[in-house]
Amino acid sequence: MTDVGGISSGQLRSFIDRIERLEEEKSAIAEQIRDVYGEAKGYGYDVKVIRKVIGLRKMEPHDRHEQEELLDVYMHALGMAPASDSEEEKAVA
Amino acid sequence: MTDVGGISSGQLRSFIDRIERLEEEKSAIAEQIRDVYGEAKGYGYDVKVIRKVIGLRKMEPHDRHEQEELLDVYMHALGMAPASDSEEEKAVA
Amino acid sequence: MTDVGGISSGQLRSFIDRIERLEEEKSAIAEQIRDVYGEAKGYGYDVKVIRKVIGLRKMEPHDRHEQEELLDVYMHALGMAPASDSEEEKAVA
Amino acid sequence: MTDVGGISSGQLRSFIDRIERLEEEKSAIAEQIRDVYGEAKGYGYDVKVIRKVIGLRKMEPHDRHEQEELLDVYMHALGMAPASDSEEEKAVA
DNA sequence: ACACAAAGTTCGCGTC
DNA sequence: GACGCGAACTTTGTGT
Repeated sequence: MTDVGGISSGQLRSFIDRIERLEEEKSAIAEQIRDVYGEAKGYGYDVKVIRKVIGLRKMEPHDRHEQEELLDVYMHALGMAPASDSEEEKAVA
Repeated sequence: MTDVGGISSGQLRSFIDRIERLEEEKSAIAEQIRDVYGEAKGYGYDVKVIRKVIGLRKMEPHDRHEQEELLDVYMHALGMAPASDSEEEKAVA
Repeated sequence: MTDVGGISSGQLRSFIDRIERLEEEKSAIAEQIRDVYGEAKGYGYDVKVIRKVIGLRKMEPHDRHEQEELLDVYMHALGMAPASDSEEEKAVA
Repeated sequence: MTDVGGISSGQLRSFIDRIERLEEEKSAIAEQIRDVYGEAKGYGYDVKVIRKVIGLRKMEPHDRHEQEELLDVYMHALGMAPASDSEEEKAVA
């Protein structure tokens, strides 16, 4: 019932409700994630580094490698040492 | 036990596992949201408009609050204390 | 000339220099803004309120536009074409 | 003149004008930066990598090294290969 | 491939 | 002086 201009307003409302419900769940999960990071921080862990680790685990090895290579190319082109300028000062083009 | 580099690798792994688990759940929810949008689209609804409606529903309470604050802001700008003059007795010409 | 790894190192360096130069200018402006706020604070003004006023002045035109869109949105939701019924004749129940 | 409740509205307006003027300048600079990135992109450069290079140049070498070391520690603790698993499979602790 | 929108990250601020 | 909060900016993903 209550169709307006060819659209079932009830159906539309249903879709909107479902989406809003799911958005709430998503927010709740996000909050839990923040809590875990906070807990880890409380134990002395470096949150930023943990994020980095997780990001690396999520990334495809191929893509990661590609980005790093391109970065090296640019760094070389600028005459800058590679990202990790700790123990690789052996080869310069 | 099994400490590496001064940290408990088991504890670190636990944190990371928990986060990754939650991230998966979050992604699953996000996917469900996308599915609902897709379903609505299948019924002929305009997804963009639905997003807009949801966005507006989320913002309306906020905007109303903004309006209330606006009143206070201008009260302040005029040097008149708001209804609750708690901690702003610092303005001087 | 001076190509390294297939790219013109001179051109790349030029882009980076330009960006870094602009970033410095941007930071300088940001610092000036902070200084003005500090000066206002020194005269007894409530910085938070000034920020709020500026934010509101920036948002007001936007909000008016939002209101207009809102009308269209609800028109859509009701299945009524907006003033300009250009490309939305796809909604079906 | 036109003081209201102990505040010079003229002075307040002056502060606001100055800030808004500076904000405009800042936005203009930001736009120019975007333009340069766009131009570089048009020449085939990878914008994301350029951003990374600039970020690295901005970062203190000491801090960068520290972050990388900690990352390695965590990676080791998890039994994962170091970030750049390309040509350093020579030293393992 | 672009543009918009959402998320994450960082910086400045007030607080304890 | 450190911590947490809040806003601003940057970045990533998604939809067109």
